[in-house]
Amino acid sequence: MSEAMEEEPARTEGLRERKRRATRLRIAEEGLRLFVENGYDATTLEAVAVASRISARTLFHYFKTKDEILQFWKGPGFLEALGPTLLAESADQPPLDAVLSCFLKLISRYETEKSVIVDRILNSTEALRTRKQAIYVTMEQTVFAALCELWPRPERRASLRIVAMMAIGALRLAMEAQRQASGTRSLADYLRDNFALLGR
Amino acid sequence: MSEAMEEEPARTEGLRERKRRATRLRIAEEGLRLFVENGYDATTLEAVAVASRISARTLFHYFKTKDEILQFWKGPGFLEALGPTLLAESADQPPLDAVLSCFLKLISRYETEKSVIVDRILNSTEALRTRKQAIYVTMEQTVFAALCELWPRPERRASLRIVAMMAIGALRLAMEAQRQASGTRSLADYLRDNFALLGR
DNA sequence: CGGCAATTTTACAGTCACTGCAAGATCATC
DNA sequence: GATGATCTTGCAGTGACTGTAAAATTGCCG
Repeated sequence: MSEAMEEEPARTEGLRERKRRATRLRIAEEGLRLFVENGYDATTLEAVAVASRISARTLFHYFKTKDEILQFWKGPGFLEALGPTLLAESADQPPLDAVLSCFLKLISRYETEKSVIVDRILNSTEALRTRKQAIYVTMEQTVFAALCELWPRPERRASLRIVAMMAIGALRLAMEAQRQASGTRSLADYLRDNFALLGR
Repeated sequence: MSEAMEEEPARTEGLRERKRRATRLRIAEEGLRLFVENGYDATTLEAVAVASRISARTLFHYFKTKDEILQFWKGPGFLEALGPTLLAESADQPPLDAVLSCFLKLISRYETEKSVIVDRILNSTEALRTRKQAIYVTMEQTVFAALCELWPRPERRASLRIVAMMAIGALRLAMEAQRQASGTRSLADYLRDNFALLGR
């Protein structure tokens, strides 16, 4: 059938792309499973590769570093949606209120079972805890950039930078508090409390 | 073997301790020098060991990790003095004012030439930038602990936790701003600005 | 001074994350 | 079904870091 019509360009990007995505998912799943079973440090990438039925060398074509396997699960839940969601907020409210509103819309994805599991691993090792801080920095920059778009007046920039810092800090402390209380109150409650305390 | 020349008969702290301290200092100095000359990543610990005239294995008895060599320079300037200095503040002022006052007393040590050099290295590599964030977390905990001693009423704890977060955040942003402006204003000015913005 | 125990230094071997390279396997397309 | 692009893999190597056990050094006592 030599129909010269290219109605589906996804067909050309088909099998290869799909296979690649499947392999990446398999690595992430097997990796997470082994991390949970044996611990993060005790799990070698060799073992993850074997469980994923690929060579060790190939694994590095899918994940550049070991902790990227964990970021596969952590990433899409929050970071990517942060900028767009915040930009959709109204500029008629105080910036802090906008960020709080945005956070409240997003944190539901963060309370899935898998997120809790990943979070436990993320807190099990110094190297990963440190890595987590880096993510907060990225989120802070994302929030700041979005705030600058919503309130473009340049004389507010310094103030917005502080707002971004306080907002992410409040989020971090809320998650920290909830972890320690282990589930007696919802993350949203802690968030609202912390944001209320920001302005004193 | 040469004669035993004991000009200073140290009682409990003998030759051993002094030699150990000298070796540690030598490693830190040679390490910093090589980091500046060739870059942090490009400098192997093997090279640092050779420059320090010790074996590679011995180096690990003095510094457990590569970045600990940098922390040798960073550490004593700020982190260790933070708790005691903050505890010396008066509890008659708002907590944020106390932290600001404490910071202003301490940051002078942070503007030495060596600190600037170390800071440049600390910002030259992703791994070290991440490491730096971990130090901020430690400082935040230190500030929080001191604040809890100054204002022990338990119902204020949540609020003090936020204060510690905001204070360290303001410090971090001040240093960030000064780095980017490369010295046109003093760190103290940025700090005062940021603390003024915290209360809005 | 000599001898002995405690400590320090070192060599050696090994683990693990990660990289570069080049050959083989697989896939898309004409 | 040949061809070029992409994917997979083995192999060798680097560099941070660890365990071990043998030397060298140091503290101390008689």
